Amino acid sequence: MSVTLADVAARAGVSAATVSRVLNGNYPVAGATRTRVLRAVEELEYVVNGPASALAAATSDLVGVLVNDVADPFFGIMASAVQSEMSPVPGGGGGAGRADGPGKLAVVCNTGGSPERELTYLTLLQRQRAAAVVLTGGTVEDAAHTGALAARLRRLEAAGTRVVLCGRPPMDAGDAGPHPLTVAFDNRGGARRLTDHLLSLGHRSLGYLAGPAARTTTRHRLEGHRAALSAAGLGGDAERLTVHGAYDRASGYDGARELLWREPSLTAILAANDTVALGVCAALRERGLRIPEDISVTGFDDLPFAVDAMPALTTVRLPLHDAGAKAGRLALGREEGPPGGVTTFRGDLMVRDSTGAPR
Amino acid sequence: MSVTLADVAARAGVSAATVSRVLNGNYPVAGATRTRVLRAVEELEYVVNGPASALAAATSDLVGVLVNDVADPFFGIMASAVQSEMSPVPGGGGGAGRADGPGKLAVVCNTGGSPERELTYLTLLQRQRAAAVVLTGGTVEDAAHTGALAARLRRLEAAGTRVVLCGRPPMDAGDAGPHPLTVAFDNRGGARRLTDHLLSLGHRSLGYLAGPAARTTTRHRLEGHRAALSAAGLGGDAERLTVHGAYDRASGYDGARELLWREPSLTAILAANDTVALGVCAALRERGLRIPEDISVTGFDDLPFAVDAMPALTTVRLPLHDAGAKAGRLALGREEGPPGGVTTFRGDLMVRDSTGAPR
DNA sequence: CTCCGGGTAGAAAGCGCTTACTGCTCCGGA
DNA sequence: TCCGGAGCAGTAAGCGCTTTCTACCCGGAG
Repeated sequence: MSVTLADVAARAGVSAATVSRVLNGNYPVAGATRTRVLRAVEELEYVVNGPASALAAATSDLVGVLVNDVADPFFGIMASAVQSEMSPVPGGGGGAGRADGPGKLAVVCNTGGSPERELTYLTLLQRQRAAAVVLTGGTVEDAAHTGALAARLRRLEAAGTRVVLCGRPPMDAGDAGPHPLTVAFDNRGGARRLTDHLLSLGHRSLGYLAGPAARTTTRHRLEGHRAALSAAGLGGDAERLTVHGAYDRASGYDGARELLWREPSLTAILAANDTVALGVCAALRERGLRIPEDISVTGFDDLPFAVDAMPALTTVRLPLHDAGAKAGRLALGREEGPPGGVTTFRGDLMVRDSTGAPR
Repeated sequence: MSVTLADVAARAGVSAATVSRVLNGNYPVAGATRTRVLRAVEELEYVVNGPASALAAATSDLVGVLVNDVADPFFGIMASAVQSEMSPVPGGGGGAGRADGPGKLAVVCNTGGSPERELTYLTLLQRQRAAAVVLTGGTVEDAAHTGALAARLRRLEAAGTRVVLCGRPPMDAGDAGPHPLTVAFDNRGGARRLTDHLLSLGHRSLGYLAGPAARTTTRHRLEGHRAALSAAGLGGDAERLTVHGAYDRASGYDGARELLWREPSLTAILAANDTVALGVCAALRERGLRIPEDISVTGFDDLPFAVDAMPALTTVRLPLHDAGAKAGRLALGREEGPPGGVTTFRGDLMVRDSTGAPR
């Protein structure tokens, strides 16, 4: 059937142990022997049996990346960045045969934002004895789920899997302070800067299209927004001018209509993210409102298409790629987190054409 | 350290074999025993050791999905669709304990469009003894690579891994006709319809912004375009009015400038895909050209943002989700391909606001 | 000339699970 | 009453690899 270590050993005239050692490069093997083995591997087109070696060595080279939605560039970009860190260091140090193997296999798993699927994948990864797991994006704020998740993560770590949180707030769930390996975004600060920008332009009647309630990302952005509003003495109406929806275009479209229905005199609408903002723009255009002359619109994340929207979206740029890469390095243990454990990336305000002074 | 089958067996007062059978549900086990085992599993929080079972059973529940770029929604959508088919059939037939386990683990691997990385991932998947592999998107047309790829795929199949091609032309590389499990897009036909649309609008001077040369997708779309042109007796200038670039926004921007430099009287520009079209629009706007009054623009794929571009993009809709889902089912062997082996999805013309009659 | 130790290679014991194959118990039919 | 065969559960032989421990070979020191 399939070529095994033993076949290679036979062909090279050595023992299986020697072949294994050549392949893993962690034990001295004489040059001539090594060459012979390598040739046999070549000739037989031998490919290691991953499960077998994972079983014997009690480790695997799988790294799981959990995302809420692979089809969303927000996650796609982070996943891609994580993955870009998985190959063995290019210029490698020692110069030994094959420094670090072909690298880890980063696999991205699509949870669809569902806590159950998240747990399911974590189990699947645990049973694969994954080397590390990166959880990206915000999470549902639900006691039951948070508990189950924390428990599962604890078990994963107990089993030697490195767990890193990326773009998700540290979970100080219960016991020992924040999770040690966390890369977070300053959603609160970004949202606050965005609202402040609108306020400084003279807006006084702002609508907010929030993401799904009970998600950390949603809450943090909303808090930043409300903080800015309160500081300007505009907190009173906040509740009424907030509409929750999903992080997608349709929610933006529907939400904008709802907001305008509640308050026709709105001069600005802040969307939960860029995708939502696109929906908002569509609804506004349909209603014959000009952006930003009649009404300003903002996004969040600064996904690649934000600059191409019409008009180009004022938004908050999140360093998605950098965060993902950092998470990847943490996952590989190639880099340590700061003393506190949490690396926070700031979101910078990108002022473009979708915001202007109110009429 | 970690809980094993034997621990569960001991706790339930049965043999390891029985526990295994309960967990896999492929052998009769008395109700009472089953319950006892399940309880023990619960109490011990037992999680199967994937590598061990993969080794023993010579199969694993990993399904690899290779994509050129996770950060690109084109691939994200397909990957997401493939993944959506991986869970065990919801309403399941037999009703046995746990029909099909927690489903397969679809893992997406980012090749970045590089043939080497593609091969590397294939090796990684082969060593994990993946149950199936789905290759998405076009591929490089290079004899050396095609050969290496075909060889590797053949070996994967020999090892029992099911290989399916999605959005990639069937590879009749050499021996036995087209690859049996293929889901393809009619890129040629879509491109032809797009060009015909422009032609029927009265355009006679069309620029084409192609993707990277030597990629199947690029070639097919270009062929469709040229075919329409030739049929209209406009083939002569085609070569000069074609510019190659990457499948990204920057290429669209640069390409549009180049095209306009070569031929200022262009009345339409066809972009290789929607993302490229966005770049084209940006360049055009910058130049003060109105779309579609001064010049028409078209995309390809109909990604979600196409409808939100300004103006909304005329493009060809590719049923990305359906194709991915189909590929997923083929990968699981849950569905058979048609007799010929290749399922082709047609691309429908979506006429929107970015095209109009020339001045 | 013997002895010792560094440098290599081999033997063999598992890693945790699956799965023939074997064995037991209990039933109905002869 | 005895026998055959369901129906379940246990035994044990690996799956292909890693790794500890042991064995060997050789050069140089005593």
